[in-house]
Amino acid sequence: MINKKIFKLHADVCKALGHPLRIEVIDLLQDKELCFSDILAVTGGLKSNLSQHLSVMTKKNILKMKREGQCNYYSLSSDKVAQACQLMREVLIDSIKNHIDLIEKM
Amino acid sequence: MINKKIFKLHADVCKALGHPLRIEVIDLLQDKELCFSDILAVTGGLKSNLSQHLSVMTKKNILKMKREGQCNYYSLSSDKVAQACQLMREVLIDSIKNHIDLIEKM
DNA sequence: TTAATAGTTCACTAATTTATAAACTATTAC
DNA sequence: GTAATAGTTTATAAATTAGTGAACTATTAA
Repeated sequence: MINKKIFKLHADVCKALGHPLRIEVIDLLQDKELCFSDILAVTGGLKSNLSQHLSVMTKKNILKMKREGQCNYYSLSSDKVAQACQLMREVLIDSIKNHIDLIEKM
Repeated sequence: MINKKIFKLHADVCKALGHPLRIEVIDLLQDKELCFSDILAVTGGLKSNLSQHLSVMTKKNILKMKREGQCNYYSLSSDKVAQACQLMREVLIDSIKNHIDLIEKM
């Protein structure tokens, strides 16, 4: 089935959003581009780990990267990424609200 | 850090989109609700597998479920899910377009 | 009350993803 | 050329996720 291949590709792009560090990076890059070490300074952790996560997102077209001198600048590939991320955050918030409602009705 | 916990929750919701079968189900439920066996009839595979994937999405508030008689009806928890999914599909399409452009410039 | 339908849960194995640390590459400065 | 900076790549071990089939639960029908 041709569709199954599209679902796989689509899922792979979505999967690239599904890690706390990657969400943190997308959050950071909402409105600006930053170089690797600026991102690392905010997120903390090992540079090798961050580099791998940035690589995953860049390969899936979530981020784009531009080399300038010795620095690698990362930014969102498009505003669609920020919008999708925001929508998913709202799904989370709605979920938390539902839980609160349930508790309040006890 | 409090933010790190939010990023984890946010990533968990996004992660629930990151599987081909789950994308296929979201696609199916864009504009209608369907019961488990209707979904299974379209996606194929084992019922136990589908049930587990539906459970993951329902727990993360991607889907909602309603039991009616002997049937369990599934639908998207909100239109935000469909919108986010559509945006991510556009990110995929843009990525494919970029690859095509690269090849054409060879 | 027995059987059929509709699905969920569980136990297990296989596959994938993640974190870590060391080694490596490329650019700039001395 | 040598060292420093900025990051990437690779190898490996640990953790998580996915697929399978059997067992289980709940509702309806005969």
